[in-house]
Amino acid sequence: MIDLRQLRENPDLVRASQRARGEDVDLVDRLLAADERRRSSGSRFDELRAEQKRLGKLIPRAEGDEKAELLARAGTLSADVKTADAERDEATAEADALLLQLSNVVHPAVPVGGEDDYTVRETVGEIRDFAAEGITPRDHMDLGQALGAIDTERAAKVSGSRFAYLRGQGALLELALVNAAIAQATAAGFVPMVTPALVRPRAMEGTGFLGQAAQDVYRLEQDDAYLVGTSEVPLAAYHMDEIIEADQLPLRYAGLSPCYRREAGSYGKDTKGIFRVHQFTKVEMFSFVTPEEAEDELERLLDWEKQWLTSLELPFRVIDVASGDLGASASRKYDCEAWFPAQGRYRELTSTSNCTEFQARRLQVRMREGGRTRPLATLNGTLCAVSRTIVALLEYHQQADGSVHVPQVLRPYLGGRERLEPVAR
RNA sequence: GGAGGCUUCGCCUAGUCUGGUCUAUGGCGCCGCACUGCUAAUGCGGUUUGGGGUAACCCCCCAUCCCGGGUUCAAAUCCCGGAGCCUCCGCCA
Repeated sequence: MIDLRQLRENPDLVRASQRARGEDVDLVDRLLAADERRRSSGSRFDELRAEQKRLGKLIPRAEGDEKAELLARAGTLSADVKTADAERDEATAEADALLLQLSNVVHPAVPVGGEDDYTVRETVGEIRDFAAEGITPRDHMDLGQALGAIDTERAAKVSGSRFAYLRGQGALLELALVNAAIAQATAAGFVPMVTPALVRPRAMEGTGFLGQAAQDVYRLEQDDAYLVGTSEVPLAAYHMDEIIEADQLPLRYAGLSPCYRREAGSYGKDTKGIFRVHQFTKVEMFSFVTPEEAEDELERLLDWEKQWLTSLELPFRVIDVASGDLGASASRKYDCEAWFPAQGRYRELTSTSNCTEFQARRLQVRMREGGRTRPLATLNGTLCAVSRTIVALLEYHQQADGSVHVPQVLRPYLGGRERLEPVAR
């Protein structure tokens, strides 16, 4: 959510941001108009109400004719107060509704454009020369089936498309990734959290997932609740309606939860295997910081993601996501894209966003500093989206003999094994 | 699923039956000042949040007693609806 005062002072900034996102610019003017109506009817209400209050003190003490006269005046005043109150409520409701539709202001350095207009920030690690090793990269389903690790056929029978059973080494690999990710985050000072995966509408609305992203969210009609697509939602809402002392910041949490995504609008995309699924496990980093610290925190979250991917021995690149592909809450977003040899390209494995004060305003998470309260900034970053990371590991670390190399960092959580081996079927 | 209870300005709490003097009581915590040979004790003062007025401060105005609606000149208080939390019973990993 944008701050109305800032919007009044600099509406052009917000207009430019809407334009960069390819979103409604006119919204800004409708919002300003509604806000103006809210302010004028509000001050009229304040004046009438003050007068009504004065009368309220006089009436109990008055007698006879004087009292009757006061009551008559109070009667007409009461009607006027109700009118002004209704006008103010109506204007406020409209302003609030419009405000919720407005996306975060885009950081000026963000490349303008759509999904393909990102800029590459850096490339990390050398890509293995599979050809030189005499390997034609097999895809993760091929490998996963040979390892007895992934079963999507039976998952389709039981749950439908885009679901998977992880079994045997696959199930162990999932647990190893979760453990290793939580270990890294904890060592970095994050508070590990296992979060609810089911949330009330306010948490979903407050994190900005009920805008354009709404079609991708599972809604439980009967319970007026949503399945979260990321633990960013319960983590952001964790401090909802709270005021945090400035000296408590930064607050950093590492959330572990299942993630549910309808993947509407991605028909025909990544249909093979477990690259894109309706349910997966994820370890997510989440930070509450002062607005002044937000940009530096984004760099830190990116560094932790790079550390993680490096420890998994995966080559990757970092992209600065373009304005049209940011999502409602982010002002800036970096994706880490790992190399998927079977696809022959880089694909997103982690993503970190600076949401500035957008979510904090909607969820009313504030900080107190020097006796004043103001919104703080929230940021999130993937540490490990497990299913897709499994895809990356299987594909990138496959060996000529069909086994898969296990990175050092995961071995303690896999009973020390150095390879995943094909199983007899 | 059934029954009952609760929700007041950080936490606890008075007030609700009997509407106005509630500008919401008191305690704890916290902040400031005073005092004492010392970070303790004591005393005094301050301490909800949001919006608006103001360049900003001081200050002033309005709202805010879980939320919404109603009754009334007037609602923390009365009426209706809703939410949340708790306890017990039932069921359950």
